[in-house]
Amino acid sequence: MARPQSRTAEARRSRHPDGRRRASHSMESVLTEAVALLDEAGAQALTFRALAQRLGGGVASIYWYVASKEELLDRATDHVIGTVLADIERLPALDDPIDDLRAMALTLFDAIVDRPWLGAYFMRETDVQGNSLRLYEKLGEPTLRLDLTARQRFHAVSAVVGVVVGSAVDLGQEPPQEVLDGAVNREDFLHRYAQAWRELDPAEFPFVHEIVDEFDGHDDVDQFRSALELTLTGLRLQAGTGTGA
Amino acid sequence: MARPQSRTAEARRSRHPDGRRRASHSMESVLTEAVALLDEAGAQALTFRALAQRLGGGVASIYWYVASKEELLDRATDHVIGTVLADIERLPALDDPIDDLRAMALTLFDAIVDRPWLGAYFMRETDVQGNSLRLYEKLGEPTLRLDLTARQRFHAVSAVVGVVVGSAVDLGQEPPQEVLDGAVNREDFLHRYAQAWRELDPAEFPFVHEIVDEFDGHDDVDQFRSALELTLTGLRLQAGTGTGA
DNA sequence: ACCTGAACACCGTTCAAGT
DNA sequence: ACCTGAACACCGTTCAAGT
Repeated sequence: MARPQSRTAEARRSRHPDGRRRASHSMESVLTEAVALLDEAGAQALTFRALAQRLGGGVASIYWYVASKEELLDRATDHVIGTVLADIERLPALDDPIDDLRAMALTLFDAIVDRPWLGAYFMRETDVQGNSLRLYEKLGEPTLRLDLTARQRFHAVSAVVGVVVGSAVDLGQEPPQEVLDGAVNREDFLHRYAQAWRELDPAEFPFVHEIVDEFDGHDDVDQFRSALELTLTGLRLQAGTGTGA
Repeated sequence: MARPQSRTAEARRSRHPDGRRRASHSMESVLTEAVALLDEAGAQALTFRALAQRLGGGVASIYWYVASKEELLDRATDHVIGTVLADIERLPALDDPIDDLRAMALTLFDAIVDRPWLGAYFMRETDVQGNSLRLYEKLGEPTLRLDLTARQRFHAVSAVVGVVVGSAVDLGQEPPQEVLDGAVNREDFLHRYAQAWRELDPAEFPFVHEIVDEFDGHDDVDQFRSALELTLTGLRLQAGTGTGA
């Protein structure tokens, strides 16, 4: 269970008498390169072979740092959640706890917009040691200043996390290959869907027709903010607090 | 693109002069068995080889029905969304559109509780032909009776779907092996986490301490209902409707 | 029209051996 | 303590061939 935590060196190579080279890694470099792979090409690109190549070594050496791919993903996720946590801790404290909650949720959502693969993995493990638990704590603290029962606080934070995850999963969907290739941009892609929807029978799909213009070219952040606002409004009402600060 | 849709037969075998047997499938049986595999052992158990074995044939024959594993998953998902859709259409119409929305969301959530793997896949493709789009339409129709703008309606349905997905993803997390094995039940599992949390420094983790008793032994459905209620309350306020019917 | 066996390229994981 | 090459079992997918 004991694993190295504090090697700061980047991947490097050491010469040996016989002229052969041996790669040398560190937990840091393994996770950094894993995240880079994830960022560049998504979850399916994170392969032990691809990672080993980036690190300039053999596949098997990665197993000295992690016991399985699952652990690799958990650690990589925890690694970036650490930076999100730092961003959240840097947020200025506001008078209204609900404003704090909103700012934190937005910070988290922004991180997932930058790294869509995060949506699928974060909150997978609320390990006792992990940054996820610390993040959960931070998200919960504002609710301590609201007039709620412990159960309501528990549910409130679950709800906020749920809104983030629910919107994030949407982002995490691999866009179709043509969008990744750059052959078609997101806007055109949405537009093509919208066009297909417009051709549906209006009597059978009244709602789809009602919102098709909104769907066409919509912004994911707007969508998230609206969903978050509904939850926060509900929460404010539950806490019996006025609308002002 | 044209694929068989209407073979009703179960998997069966036909004798041939030379005494060898040839398996015979149908789109129906392929999807039914795929869903059975998913239900019995989760997403990772759905393998072309496992599916072929269940169907009593070779791996390659599945490719006559679907072009890829992705298509298999999409079709399997659409298949069960069809049953959810039927459940939702069977729901009695209520006076209050928000009550309708709640009932629909709960029906959807219940389906995911029964089939945790659904959480990860549904709403992956809102194909023009698919049941997902029909489901989306149904979820949206109550909002047409609320005093909202088209954009607010679009966002409202996204929010409700988000709440479902957000809670569902939580359910979809593979429980640790020991829980699946039945060696440890869910309650004990939660309890162990709770115990670890109780040992954290209360000054550093005040929120975690506040809610640990609620977390310990909590019910996922309660959690979902609360999250949904916050969103619906926000929506009701937005629509300017009173609390009554 | 539909099914089959065998092959291919790729994956996570293990291990005995090296340094 | 840490890295390596080679092997293993398994996966999705293809294809030429059968019926």
